[in-house]
Amino acid sequence: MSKPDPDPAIYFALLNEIAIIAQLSGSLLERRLPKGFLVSHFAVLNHLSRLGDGRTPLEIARAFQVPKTTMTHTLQGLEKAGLIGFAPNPRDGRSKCVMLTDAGRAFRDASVAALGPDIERIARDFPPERIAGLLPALADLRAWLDRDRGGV
Amino acid sequence: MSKPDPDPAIYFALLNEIAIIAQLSGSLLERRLPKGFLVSHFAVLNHLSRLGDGRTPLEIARAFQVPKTTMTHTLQGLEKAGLIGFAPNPRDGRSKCVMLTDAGRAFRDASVAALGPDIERIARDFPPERIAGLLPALADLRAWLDRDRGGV
DNA sequence: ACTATCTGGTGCGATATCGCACTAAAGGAG
DNA sequence: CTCCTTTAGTGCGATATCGCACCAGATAGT
Repeated sequence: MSKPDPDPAIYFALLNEIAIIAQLSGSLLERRLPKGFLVSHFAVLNHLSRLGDGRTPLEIARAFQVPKTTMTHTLQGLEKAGLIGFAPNPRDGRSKCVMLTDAGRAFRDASVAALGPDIERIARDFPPERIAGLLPALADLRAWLDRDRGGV
Repeated sequence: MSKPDPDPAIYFALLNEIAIIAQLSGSLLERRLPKGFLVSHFAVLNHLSRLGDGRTPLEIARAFQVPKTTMTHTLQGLEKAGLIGFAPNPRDGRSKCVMLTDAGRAFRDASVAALGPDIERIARDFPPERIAGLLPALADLRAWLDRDRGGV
């Protein structure tokens, strides 16, 4: 009657390590951003830059698993800074399309570039093969959680 | 003269996956906590429970890489809820020692238990060996970032 | 011992995040 | 078409997080 417990501590430890790494790398990134910008701003710009803009605020909110009011706020900040713009959504009159401006694209690229030296320092101690070995499992786990989540 | 660039994209992708997993598992955890409690509360209780209480607020703040004012606030909430208490620090009159109460310990254990079913669902798709294989590298990375950080 | 400097903790103000409630447009049923 | 339900976005109030300034106790230099 006892085998259903596959040592939950391992899973717990994994998520714990991941949470700490996210925290540390996040504050590292934030230190590289211009004064007044947060990781949340960069994350949106990076998302739009990688996957293409023209998405709606709600789609972006879902992608980051944050409430839509939070996304409204973040997007307002980005718009005020001139890094994004809004276009009407031809498919839905209630909605908008979020568009990257040139400044937004430049901001994102500059932020990535600013992280270059840090990445290099990491790469000095963690060879690419070791990192690449982690990626598939983590991507699977991410996809699993993404599928699993109970709606936000 | 070009080999110093070991494909930074890999590292970037890794941190990106980690950030998403942390976000998703964090909101999963938060849904399991009693109304009004946040991951930050649980994190502190878990920290004290695993590594022992009696630590000072500043030590805890550093462990989580958050400003000390944030930790003051979090600890005030935990104290108001009766989950921790403060004892004078015999080594330093300015400082305090954060002590877990029985309720605090119980709260932490109950939270971990509440995650049990989720862990089991994960375990169904991710065998322990696969998780265990990830841990050493992630622990190394965490330790590296922990050592590297430019003071908060 | 005395003073200067440093350090742990907190109060305060600014901003971020989030839940709730609301508006307006979309979709569906009759 | 009309009514009803659902959905996208936002305003508002509550709480969290954070930077700055301050105080009190600790530490160092003389």
